[in-house]
Amino acid sequence: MLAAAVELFASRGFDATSIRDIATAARVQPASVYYHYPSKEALLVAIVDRAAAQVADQIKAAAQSDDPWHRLEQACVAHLTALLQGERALRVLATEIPSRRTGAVHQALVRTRDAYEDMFRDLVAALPVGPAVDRSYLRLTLLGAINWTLIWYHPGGDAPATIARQIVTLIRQGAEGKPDAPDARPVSG
Amino acid sequence: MLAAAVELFASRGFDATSIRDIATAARVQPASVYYHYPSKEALLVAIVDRAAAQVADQIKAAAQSDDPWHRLEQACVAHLTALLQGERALRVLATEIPSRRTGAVHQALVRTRDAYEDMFRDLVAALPVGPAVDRSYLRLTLLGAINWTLIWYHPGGDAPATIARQIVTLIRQGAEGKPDAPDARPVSG
Amino acid sequence: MLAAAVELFASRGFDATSIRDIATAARVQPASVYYHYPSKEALLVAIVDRAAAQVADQIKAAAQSDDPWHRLEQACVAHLTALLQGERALRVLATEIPSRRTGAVHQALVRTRDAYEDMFRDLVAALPVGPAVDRSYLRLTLLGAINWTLIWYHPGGDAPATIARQIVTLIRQGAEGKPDAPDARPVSG
Amino acid sequence: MLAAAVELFASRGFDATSIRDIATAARVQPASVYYHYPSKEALLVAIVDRAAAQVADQIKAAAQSDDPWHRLEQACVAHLTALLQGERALRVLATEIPSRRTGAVHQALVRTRDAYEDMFRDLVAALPVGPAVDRSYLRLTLLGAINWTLIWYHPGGDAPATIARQIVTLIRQGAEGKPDAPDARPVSG
DNA sequence: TATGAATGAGTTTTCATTCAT
DNA sequence: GATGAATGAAAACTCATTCAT
Repeated sequence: MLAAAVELFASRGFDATSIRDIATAARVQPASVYYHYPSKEALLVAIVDRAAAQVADQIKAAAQSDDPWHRLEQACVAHLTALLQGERALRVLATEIPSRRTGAVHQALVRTRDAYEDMFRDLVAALPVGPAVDRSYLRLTLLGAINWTLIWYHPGGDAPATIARQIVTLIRQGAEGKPDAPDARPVSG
Repeated sequence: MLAAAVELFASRGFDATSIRDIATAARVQPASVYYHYPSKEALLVAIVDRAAAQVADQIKAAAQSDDPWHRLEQACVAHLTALLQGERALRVLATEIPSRRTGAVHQALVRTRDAYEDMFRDLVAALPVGPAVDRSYLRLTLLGAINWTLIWYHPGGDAPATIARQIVTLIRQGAEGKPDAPDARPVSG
Repeated sequence: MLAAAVELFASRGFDATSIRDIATAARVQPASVYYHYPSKEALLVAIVDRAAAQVADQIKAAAQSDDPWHRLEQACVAHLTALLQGERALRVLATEIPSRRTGAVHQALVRTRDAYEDMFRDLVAALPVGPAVDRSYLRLTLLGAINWTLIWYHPGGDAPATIARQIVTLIRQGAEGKPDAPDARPVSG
Repeated sequence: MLAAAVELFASRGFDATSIRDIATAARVQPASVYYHYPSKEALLVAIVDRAAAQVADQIKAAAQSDDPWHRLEQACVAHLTALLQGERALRVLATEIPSRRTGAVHQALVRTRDAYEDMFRDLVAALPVGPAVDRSYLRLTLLGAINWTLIWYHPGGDAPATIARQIVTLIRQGAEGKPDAPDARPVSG
């Protein structure tokens, strides 16, 4: 039943999914949903919290390199792969973050977003960056670029891992390129 | 009445705003809304189309520099200023773009997003970039970073113009910094 | 404008036609309809009354034969021709008669139906019929058969005049035929 | 609840009956209606289909005579009795047939009307009729006369069975009467 | 004559939720 | 654990009608 909810929330969005839809997909009656979850929002919170834990675990498991830039790249690769190809719950989480919620859902989303931010804050803090670089903007630009992939990604194109590496490399080296490092681009191999 | 709708769509979102809300805010009866717009979606389309024209005009008016990077920066400054401080309709446009719509609204949103994309495609095409840089990722990273500001921006912090310049500079020069780049970064000064 | 209303009432029915529909078809604004007619029902009454007068005139003009059966046939031919091919207002009248109305419309429809009935009552009263024949049932059967044509008539089939003659002949002679008059059927020549 | 709907549709007509009316009559909330039937039209279809089955069953059960004319009379007696005195659902069916509907309702009504027509087509086909008699007109005249009773029948008058016999006899023998037909007409006795 | 704008009462329908069984 | 039935609140939308201009 949770799986049905995840799938529907991921494909149609929370608002556009009714309890009836979920019940139908799970082949139970709408009333049965309420035996397991006290409300529709609680169902979303359960999904979101679960996805949040996954984000943390997967990213922490992936980001093990000693090189800070490489570690960030590993994290982004893991995250984008999960977001675009893996568990649909992650997609629910990411798409509901921009929505304006209240109450328990809001708290759960904020909690999750904070976990996100903290993780990236740490990863960014470890980076050796130029003296004039504001790490906040670096983090926010990276998060924006990554989350925006949900809008334009389609299965036929580049793999999520490729996309992640491209974004990290761009933000690391800049679009102008470095005259003294013409072939520094293929970072991880 | 359109103003009331813009304000409500901008602050609560389209789905969370009822015709009653709009009518109440405009101090008319719900039925009166339908004299001017045949449906709630048509109202959104009207707002979105209007906002789209504004985006185009304001950005084209602003981006006049001969230097491609400066021109991109001018465009981003103009856009972010309008988005975060100016006309609320632009915020409606930006927040409804990720939503899953159908029919006329979908078409209007796609049309608008395409105009967006084309504008940035042109601006990015004119940039002198390193040989290994993929302009598509450059454009998408920039758009992602810019649109993400809607999530984290709050009036007390840096001005939209500052944010725009930071993002463009970061993407231009990269986070590692360029030892030989003298004064291209007007960040903390 | 009346013409537009007639056409719409005839093709969609009174209930399914809105003032807006009529106004659009007449290329005026809905409010303009109310300059000419105080209400939608008044518009229907105007149409129905007009159609009623036409029924009477056309039928009386047509039914001039000295032979009572021939006179009835002439009346039915005139009526069915007008109903199925001629003025659309007659169709409005006929289709709205079975509907359940109240107030002015009800009265107008009753008035019209009575005129109908009286006319046929007179025509039937003049017929030489068998001793056991109830003239009421004769009249009601005839009216039923005639009005029912609206349900099944379609332009490609027999002409209204043919239909009228067939019905009258059937009711006159019966389906069993008369053993002593095998070729009496083509009544009017 | 179905009973309430039948009664209201029968007395006021489908269009003039709102879901609220039905809910009130059934002493439930309007939303409760939608638990049992997905739409107002579906409710009508349910009623109409049920009535259609009744028509068929009752008429087939009644029309068992070996004599074709007697069989037709039995069928008409059964039908008119049900229509004018019995189950109100039959009245709903008969009164909605002339209305212009679309979609599922239209199909259900057409299906029903076809069943009607087929039944009478068979009954009429078995009749021994005069050589010049068109059986189509015979059938349509009969159906018209029968359905028209809904317009003029009122409980105080002749019984439905009497009406049915009168109509069939009239159509069988014609109004002119047959001097040699001994006792086939049980009208006034 | 005509209309632009508005409106009050109404429509069908949806939905999250409840509760006795 | 599950559900059949119900419900209160709200949704978008329609419509005949009004009225100042």
